[in-house]
Amino acid sequence: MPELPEVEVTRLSFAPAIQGALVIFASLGKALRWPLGCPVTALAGRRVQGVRRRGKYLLLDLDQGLLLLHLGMSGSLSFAKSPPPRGVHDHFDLVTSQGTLRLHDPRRFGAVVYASSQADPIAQKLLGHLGAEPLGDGFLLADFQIGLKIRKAAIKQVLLAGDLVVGVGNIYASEALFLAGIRPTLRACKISRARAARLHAAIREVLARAVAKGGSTLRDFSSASGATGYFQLEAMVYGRTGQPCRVCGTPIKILRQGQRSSFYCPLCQAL
DNA sequence: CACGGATCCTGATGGC
DNA sequence: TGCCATCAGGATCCGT
Repeated sequence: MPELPEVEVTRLSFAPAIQGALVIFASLGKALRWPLGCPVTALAGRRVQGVRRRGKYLLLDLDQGLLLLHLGMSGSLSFAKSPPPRGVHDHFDLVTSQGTLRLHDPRRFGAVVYASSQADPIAQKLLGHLGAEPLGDGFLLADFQIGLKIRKAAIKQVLLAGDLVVGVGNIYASEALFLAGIRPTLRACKISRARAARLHAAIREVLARAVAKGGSTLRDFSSASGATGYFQLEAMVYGRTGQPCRVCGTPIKILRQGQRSSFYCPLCQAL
């Protein structure tokens, strides 16, 4: 479900409300992708200092250690003063003095992992290889161009891999490639410097715009306060197989790359 | 060692 | 209505 925009919209929706809260207790439901990494009872008594984001991870800074939250494919967070009783797909509750943060995740590809610090091996394993933050100052065009030059995989796969630039998932990879006029199957190393520059700008543009629209709600995404997103309404290619391209009218095509669907306009995205 | 594919899990959807 | 196959916003791990 959640790519960078959905994760960032989620963060913005509860970070101010949970800031400074005292953890009263925490509880786990069914197993998520990885074990918590500490006794769940050890979280009680800690204070939440703030919420950051790295790629698609949310980092809950505690006065001692931090929690890494990942929403996987189907996860969402809610934050409420009086949450309803836990449902079958609610797998983590962090009950605090200011409200309960709850992870809802039917497919359980998501994760809640404790790390004693960002130098902790588990934090390094999950975050250490991540690429540049596309909306930050560190997403440098020169580095992006070099990164593309040395990768032979299809550009769509390179964007999804997350070791060059983070946060671009299946929706926004297709959307950014459309904006840049690049076919998803084109090998990264074959992209000219000029087109790489277009793609660099397109990634920033599409992600920033999606954040501004509250993310994309395809099936069930909502922020921690329950708000749904609207970006999907203005998708140029994602999920639009057979429908006319919004620019040239040519029917949008779909193809499979690495078990995922890619959408593109055969005319606007020449090669 | 870079790359492609299988894999974890549940729910929704469409064809027969 | 039921049954089966397919697909879904992610990312790690493993074999080549």
